[in-house]
Amino acid sequence: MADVARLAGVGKMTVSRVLSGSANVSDATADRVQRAIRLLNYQPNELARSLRSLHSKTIAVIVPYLYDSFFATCAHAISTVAKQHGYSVILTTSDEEHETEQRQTNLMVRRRIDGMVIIPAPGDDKYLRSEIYSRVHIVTLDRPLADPRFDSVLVNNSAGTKMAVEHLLGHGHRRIGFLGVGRELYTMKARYAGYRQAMMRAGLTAEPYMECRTPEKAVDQVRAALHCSEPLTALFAANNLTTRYLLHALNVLRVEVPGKVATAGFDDLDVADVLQPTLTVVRQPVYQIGEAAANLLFQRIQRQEFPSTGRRIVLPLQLVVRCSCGCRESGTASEDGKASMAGRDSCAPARSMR
Amino acid sequence: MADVARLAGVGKMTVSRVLSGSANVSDATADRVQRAIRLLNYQPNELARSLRSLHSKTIAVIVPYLYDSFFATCAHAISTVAKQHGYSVILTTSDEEHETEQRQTNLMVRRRIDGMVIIPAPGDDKYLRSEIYSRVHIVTLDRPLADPRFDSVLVNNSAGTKMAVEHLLGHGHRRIGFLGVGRELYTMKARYAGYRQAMMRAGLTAEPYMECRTPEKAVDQVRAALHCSEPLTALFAANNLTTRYLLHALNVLRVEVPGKVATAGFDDLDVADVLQPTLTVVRQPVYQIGEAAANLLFQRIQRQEFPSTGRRIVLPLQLVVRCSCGCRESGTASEDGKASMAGRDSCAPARSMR
DNA sequence: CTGTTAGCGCGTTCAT
DNA sequence: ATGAACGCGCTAACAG
Repeated sequence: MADVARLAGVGKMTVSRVLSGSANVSDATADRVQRAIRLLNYQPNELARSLRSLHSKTIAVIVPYLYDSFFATCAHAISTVAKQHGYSVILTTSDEEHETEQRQTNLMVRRRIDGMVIIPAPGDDKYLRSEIYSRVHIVTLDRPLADPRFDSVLVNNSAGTKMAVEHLLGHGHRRIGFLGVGRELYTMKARYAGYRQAMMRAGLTAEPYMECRTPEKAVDQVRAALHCSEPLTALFAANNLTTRYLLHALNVLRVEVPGKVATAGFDDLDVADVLQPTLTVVRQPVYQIGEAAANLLFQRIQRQEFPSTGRRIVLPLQLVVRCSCGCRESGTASEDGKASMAGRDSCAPARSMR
Repeated sequence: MADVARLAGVGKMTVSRVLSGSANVSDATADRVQRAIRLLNYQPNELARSLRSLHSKTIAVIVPYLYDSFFATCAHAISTVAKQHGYSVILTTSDEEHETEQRQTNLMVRRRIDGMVIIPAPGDDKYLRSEIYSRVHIVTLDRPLADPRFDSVLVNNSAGTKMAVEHLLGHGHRRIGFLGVGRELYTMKARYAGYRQAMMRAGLTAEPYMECRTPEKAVDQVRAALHCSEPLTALFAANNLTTRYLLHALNVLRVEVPGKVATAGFDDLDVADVLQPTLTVVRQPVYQIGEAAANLLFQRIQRQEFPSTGRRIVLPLQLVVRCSCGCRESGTASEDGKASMAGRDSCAPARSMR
């Protein structure tokens, strides 16, 4: 910057003024400065700006994994909103490990980020009570924090699951299983709770949680559930990963769907409508969840709000009824959305992104 | 930091020394400093450190989209390697727009990132010749740059496609179509070239490029290709997106696979082995591609190398023969990998991640 | 072993 | 309308 000032024959301050366009600078000198900037390929140092201004125009995003399409789509949405606000995103993955999350949030604070969007890994979040975080805007996604100060964007996991399980019950199923992965996860607990409620309300006993951390585990679980004296007749998969494992297991075991067992699941797959049979699922508005979280964050940043009670946004779910539940014989990829908790939506896989 | 120094009764410099562990500090004073740090919850300002040290311990990652599993997995790999090196990642999406990419790379330079991993959007990359970028380490992924100074990690797209098309030819198909999305993309061009080569080598004429930007376009293309005097008997889909669109189209049109048409595609889907029929695909080592790119970048950063000719790593592809090509009757999800250009790999969807 | 001085690049404050 | 001085928080270089 000093070079630019020298070349333009002005003081550094004038250069700064030209860049920010703030104060009054005569057109003549402004031109000279602009030319000097071009000539020297001058690039303002954002690090120095941030140091001076005490805000970095950067937010942090922490998600468990990036190869899960749910998390990736959320991250994409947040990134898009951030770009619109002229902010950069520092993205890290926690790998679902509390330790890593803690270490990374700490690093982000030291980098003086203006705010954070987190999908919290399971574990005690009391570390966020440290005054270190008292000046950082935090919004969570998909899972809430115990600390009520922070905003969060969620869906009604138990109601969504209940809706799907009740649909299976409507088909006459009485022995319905629940496949999940990672009981410690908030979403898994909430969805299992919804499943239990639906079963109990129907006067039935809920089956024990079927833990399916790997494709192999899923095969074992499904085999055991079907090759017994009182086999299950329907299965609910608690998220996209579980759904894939379930499909794998049913394929390996050559189980006919929905003939032998009916299925439904949480999370839509982008190929759900071309599978045989097409999958009945509870669909989350994935992109909108990320978008809403980012919007909440930027509201807090702009207004510099640090409320003692954060906002909580609950977005609607949609039951997409296809064929795996037993509703129809063979599925085509055409229009097949049906009951929904709110709103309507296209079924085309590419459209659901935005 | 001044507060810490005051509380510990020492100078700021001593605090700095304790933090970096560099010079000699007596245990007694070091203890006092440590205690003061804890007491005040002191968090070093990385912005100031970066400003001073001229390196930010941050790299930029620019990908087209995050909701494409290929890009997301690459990003995850890079992020993981960066974490191991104690680096942070600023991630942005270009949305496949050259303008956006340019603007973002520029912003990253102003943020004084130490290096960049880019999946370049189509467009002229001569802007990178500006001396602005002469001190930034750059590695590309999936697609090369015209500028030879930068490292890149690629796969042999044409050879991989040739391998798959030749497999279809081996099944006796003579009229094979090629479905792609975005002809301007490097990978699409290379894969179409491989397809043409395979066809020409077999003494056949290559079909025109079937552009499938949307599911609807794919339906139109496939319909036209099958409902004509000389219908195609096999189709090759150029990437994961195209594959999904193709599946959609075949489903809508109720085309039997591989009976009516056989198919193969570039990119493995994580549900490819549970689809009916299971999909024959050319699989990329996605995670390894991202990992390799990150490793290249950190090598350059550590050695401060700015070679006039960058390194180029080409990773092996694997033809995973399943059933959509016509190889077997009905597919199970068990072991079904087969021919490969190099190495072997498990077929389990979860495993292929790492 | 420890403190002082200086400067990384910028923007705010005050003076001209 | 423009410039000079100061400080954001930190560390390299030199004192002592």
